[in-house]
Amino acid sequence: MATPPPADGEADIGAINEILGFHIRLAHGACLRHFTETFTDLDLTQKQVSVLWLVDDHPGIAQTDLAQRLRMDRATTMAIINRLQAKHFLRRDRSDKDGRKQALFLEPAGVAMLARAKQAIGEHEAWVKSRFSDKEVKLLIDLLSRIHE
Amino acid sequence: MATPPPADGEADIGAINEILGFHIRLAHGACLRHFTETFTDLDLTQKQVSVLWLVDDHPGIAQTDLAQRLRMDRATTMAIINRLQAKHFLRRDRSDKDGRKQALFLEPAGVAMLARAKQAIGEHEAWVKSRFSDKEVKLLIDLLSRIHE
DNA sequence: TATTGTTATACTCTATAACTATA
DNA sequence: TATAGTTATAGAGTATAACAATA
Repeated sequence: MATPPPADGEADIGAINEILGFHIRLAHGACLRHFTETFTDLDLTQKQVSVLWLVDDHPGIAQTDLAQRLRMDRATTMAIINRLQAKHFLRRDRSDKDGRKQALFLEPAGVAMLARAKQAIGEHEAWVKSRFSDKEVKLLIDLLSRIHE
Repeated sequence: MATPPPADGEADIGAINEILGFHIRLAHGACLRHFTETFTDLDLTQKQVSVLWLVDDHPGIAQTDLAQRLRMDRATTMAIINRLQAKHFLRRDRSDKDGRKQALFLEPAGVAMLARAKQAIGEHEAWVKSRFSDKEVKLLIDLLSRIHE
């Protein structure tokens, strides 16, 4: 249903349902909720998984680069990195090229956790994608990409 | 670009870009960011505007009903209602039919603020929709609705 | 018993500002 | 000056738990 629960049998074709941003927020909320349930055992958040994934794809990546890729503030990035470091999932190394930068690398525990996380993400994605055909998934990704480009 | 900033000239067609949930989160973040900028003067959040809008569309609505429509927890709803009440945008009245329920109504200040908010939402929506044709907007809303239904 | 509202608590994300170190 | 990281702070949303009042 476009609006969550019409509650009664009222018409309820309120203009708020025609607001694109409204649907983006609800869809995001639904995804976040399911993600959280899927990851309760692993005790990881969406952002944390994204960071582990990107550090694995780009060993030695700097915090600033991470922040840009995930559209985060530097301070926000710090908070996430701190939590992951406290769990020994990654480490900070001083960059050789630029003394200001910290090069990030996954620790063994981080590699192991990422492997488990990717499997959980597979389940989570299957839940989301079950509503769509392959063609629709590609279309949706294309449309959403135009927003966050 | 699918991934925020490729930073270097690297290929970077990492699998994370094929994750639908990843794009939903980024798109939501971009919308939230622009929304916040648009509403700095009005000092309202997305959730707060949604609540004002729904209370206006459904005078006397109960907090539980609001929570269902916006997919929120009761405690979360309370926090939002409290802030709006502190600003004198709405009031709680004891329901006649059910003593457990609180009937919510907009105060004059809330009506005025909602009018301004709707205009700001128009600008915000124009920003989001500028990327799409009318047909694509309807398509996107349809696809997103399947996720939060 | 179940529902509604309420309070308290905690965590994450987000953002700003100010500070240090390096370029 | 500009960049990268750091720290402190604050607000908002989310969720859980426990409690009181009402149905």
